[in-house]
Amino acid sequence: MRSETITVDMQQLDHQLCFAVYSTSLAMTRLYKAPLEKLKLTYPQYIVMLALWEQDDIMVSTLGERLSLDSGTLTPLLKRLEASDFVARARDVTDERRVRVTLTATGRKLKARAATVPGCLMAATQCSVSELVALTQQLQSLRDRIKAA
Amino acid sequence: MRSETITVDMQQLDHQLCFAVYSTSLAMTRLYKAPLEKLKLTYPQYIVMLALWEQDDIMVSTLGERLSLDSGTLTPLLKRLEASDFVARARDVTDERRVRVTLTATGRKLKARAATVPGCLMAATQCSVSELVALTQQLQSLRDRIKAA
DNA sequence: CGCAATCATATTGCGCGCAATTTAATTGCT
DNA sequence: AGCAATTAAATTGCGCGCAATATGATTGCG
Repeated sequence: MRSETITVDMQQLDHQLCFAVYSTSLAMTRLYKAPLEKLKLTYPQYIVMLALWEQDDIMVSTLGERLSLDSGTLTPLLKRLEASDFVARARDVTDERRVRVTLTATGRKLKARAATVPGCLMAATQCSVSELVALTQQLQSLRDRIKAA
Repeated sequence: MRSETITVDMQQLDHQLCFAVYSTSLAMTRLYKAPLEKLKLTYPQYIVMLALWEQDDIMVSTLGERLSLDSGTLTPLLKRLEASDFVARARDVTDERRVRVTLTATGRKLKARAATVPGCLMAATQCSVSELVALTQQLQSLRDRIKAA
């Protein structure tokens, strides 16, 4: 029956796409582990630092919106970044509910030291820049459509 | 300076690709959460069940190679699947170090009930099958090249 | 003003991922 | 056969993600 064939193919495709996204994410975390250890960062901490290097001095909730992460994830992670002296956390004076996250001098300097990290992906994969750009755009598109749903 | 420009662009691209993979993976986990809860499965458990529906009665280490997961992850996850009566775990008679994982009748029946799950991705994203196939292939290629490195 | 509702963050609990270690079985070498 | 080396799985400890809840500050409304 025709509809049955489609259902089976969908399950097979789903299997492959789910696993492709899942396993690629884990593989990237593993690939970055060694270079990030030299910077004393975990992969999620690196993601947070990348966001902060783009914009500093933002509320926890703003950071959470940008990264789609909640306070249950961010609060302990930011406390560890604070313990490593990469960020400072301070209650907003005008609204004590808010916590503003700012880079420390050490945290700002880390950006330069992290400049060599992206090279390991290019070196490991032998991908061209254009391939990586194309893949990035497709993933962003998929993610944004999932989020909009 | 030319090399400086390239370095900055690499860091920017890395930021975007790292975050694209990372956030897409989390977004897919969230998208599947509700439909999988009806089946009493977490997303990683669903990934394991998809693998077992393809091939049953395999060693924990074989499953681990297929999914790139180690016993520290799989052992407790499989115990939970066993507690839910989806799989059985039994020491291999010929080599007591090994544990063979087999689907139970309940676990096999679950495949049919899970047939509707993939539809939520298509529905949510409005992606065409060909788009999803193309993305899957690119991710598999990236992942395999990372693993080979 | 008083006070319920809302808001921002923090805390708790659970299930991954994974490094490091442990336990137990098997293999290989003499 | 005896025993070190290897192998497979389990265990321990830590850092996420996230749901559910708690805490404390602010807003809004009568």
